[in-house]
Amino acid sequence: MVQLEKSTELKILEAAKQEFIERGFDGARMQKIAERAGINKALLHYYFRSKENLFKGIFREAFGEFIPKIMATFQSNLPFEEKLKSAINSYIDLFIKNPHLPVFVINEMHRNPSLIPEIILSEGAKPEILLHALAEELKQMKVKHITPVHLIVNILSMCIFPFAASPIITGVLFMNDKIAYQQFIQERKQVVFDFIMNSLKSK
Amino acid sequence: MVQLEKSTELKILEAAKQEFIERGFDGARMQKIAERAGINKALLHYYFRSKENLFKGIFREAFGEFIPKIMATFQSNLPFEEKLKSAINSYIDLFIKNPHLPVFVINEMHRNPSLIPEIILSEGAKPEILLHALAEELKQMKVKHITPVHLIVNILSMCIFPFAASPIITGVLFMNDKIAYQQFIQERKQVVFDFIMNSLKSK
DNA sequence: GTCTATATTGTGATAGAC
DNA sequence: GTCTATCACAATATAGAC
Repeated sequence: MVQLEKSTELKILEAAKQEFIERGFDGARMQKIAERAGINKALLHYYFRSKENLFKGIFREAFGEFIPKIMATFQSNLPFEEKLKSAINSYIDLFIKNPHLPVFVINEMHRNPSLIPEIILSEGAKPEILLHALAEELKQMKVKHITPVHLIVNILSMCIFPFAASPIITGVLFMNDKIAYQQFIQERKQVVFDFIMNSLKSK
Repeated sequence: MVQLEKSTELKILEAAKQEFIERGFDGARMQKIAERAGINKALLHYYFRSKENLFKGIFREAFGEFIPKIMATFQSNLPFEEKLKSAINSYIDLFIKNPHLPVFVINEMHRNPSLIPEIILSEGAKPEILLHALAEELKQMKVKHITPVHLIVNILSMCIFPFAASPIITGVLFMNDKIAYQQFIQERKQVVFDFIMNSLKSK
């Protein structure tokens, strides 16, 4: 028996994901989710009891995309430069495909900060391992003027912020030229990599 | 005649600013604003006709804090390193005083992107002047591996993102130790400055 | 499982007394 | 100017037929 149509539950989850990520929890509307899924409101409540309920899984999934990426990359045996390049590329590609993701995650993590540690644990992430591995790398490279924590935050900052602040960048720096913004984003992969490597090599 | 109590209008504006910045437009409640101001809902509508109306001035004021800072700094005659240090310090100090500001601005600029260019203009900011001045600086320093736009975005990223993502940083990297996060933020001023200068000096 | 119709609640906004 | 009481509407949630 071949499943030709997506199950209703799956259709709802996909529609909800789009709506929540685009508008945030407060801005999302159950009516819109129903429309996007091609069903009606009542059915949403049949599958998931409440809006809050429907939301939780979505956030977990969206946020979960951030964690394994960076863990996997930095635990491999590649040389540091390759790890860095790979991490930057996969983050930026992820956000090119999902431009609203950064704002969504930033926003909702403030609405419900206690969710974060819970998700981290359930994703099996081990930040202390990551930090330790990075400390070893820096030691070998004889880099002494930055700590692993600050370095990670710098990497994430330069990858994520340009998407979170896209309206300012497009509107102010590129005078609403969206093509210029797209090109700018493409350049970021190389620019961020070079900027970080230059900083680490210096002194 | 000495004004002992704040005017009602001022009390409302302060209360609204807090509520909007903490919860965003969709999450803010007129009832809560009234409570914070020590008055009732009806009076809000007497002074400001609508929620949208009350919001606009707040956003303009909050966002306006970003623009003049960076413009003023980079148009001075100080050497580049001093300008950079001054810009970084004043941004980070601003966010230490107003930790919710970055999330608020990021969030609302997506809810209403057309507001941004409007405010930029009314603040009298001239991005092209800033970019041109920065291009001159980089030329004199013989820096060729980064453009002014990417450099500005890098600076803003590393100053703003650590506040926007504070729950992740506190929860994941510091295992909910808020004192450790505070200290981390204090370190950022020096770390970001060094990181950027190192990158520019390299090669 | 899926629908229409309706209940319930929350919230921005207004009327009118003082 | 400030209040209480109420409206109007939107949005979540439920009842019940099919």
